[in-house]
Amino acid sequence: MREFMNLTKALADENRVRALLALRQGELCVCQITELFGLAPSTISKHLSILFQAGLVESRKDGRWIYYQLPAKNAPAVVREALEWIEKALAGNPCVLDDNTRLKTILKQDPAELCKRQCKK
Amino acid sequence: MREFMNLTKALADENRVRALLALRQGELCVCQITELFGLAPSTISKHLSILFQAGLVESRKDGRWIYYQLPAKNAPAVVREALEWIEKALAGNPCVLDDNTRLKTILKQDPAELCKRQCKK
DNA sequence: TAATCATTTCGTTGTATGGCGAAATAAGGA
DNA sequence: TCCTTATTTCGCCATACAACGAAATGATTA
Repeated sequence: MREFMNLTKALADENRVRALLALRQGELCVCQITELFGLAPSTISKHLSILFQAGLVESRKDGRWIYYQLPAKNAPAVVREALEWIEKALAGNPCVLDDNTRLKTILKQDPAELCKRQCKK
Repeated sequence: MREFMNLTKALADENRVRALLALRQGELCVCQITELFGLAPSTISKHLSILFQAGLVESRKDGRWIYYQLPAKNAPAVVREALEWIEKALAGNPCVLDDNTRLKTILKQDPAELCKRQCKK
């Protein structure tokens, strides 16, 4: 039960749901998501940590960067179904479509440049 | 998006999730759920109101009693899928099974008697 | 009509949570 | 080694929310 409530609580924040949907485009590092949402890096880090605890994202370390991605196909059924649920419910949502468009622009930029700008703020 | 977040926020409380699973046994009045969870009637009422706002339960008034039940088959797909999700995830959960057992005992009692006891507390 | 009673609404309280910035951590690069 | 930098952790503040009891509401019964 505890574990399931971790899932529902993780899904109970709009920014976290948007992050999950953004990750459909592939793995993203913290600074890319930070850029997408315009929040502080520490805030994004916390959100990703909550998603991670719930099993809704996986992470991969590459040098200084940490990339987050949606869980693999062999993830628990509860998790897969949660992701299918939000995908189905929000795929056509204006806010999500807008995120997608902005994300495409962000992905065109050099991640290193992006991170440097974040830190200077 | 707002509407979807109403759903996820409604599911982000353990008592509300347990209430939804209890309602699989059929419609229940507020005092029956109050008895099941051992919380104040006003608390249960608030929880049910949140589930109702999210579209996760329907209600029916019968005299002084208000009965809550799971939504009809023609409910929106998002809602149906949410209910299928928690059902699948928690059907065998010890806490949920225990709720079910206790609920059976409660259902054997006269609702009027039950409510009277609630009010005396 | 008055009294009873199921439920909701309201006001309060304690706790949980989202947000930030500063400091800590970890990994390259000069 | 020292400096930069990507991310996390920590401490703080403001807001959100669950829980309660008391009062209000709406409906039946005496």
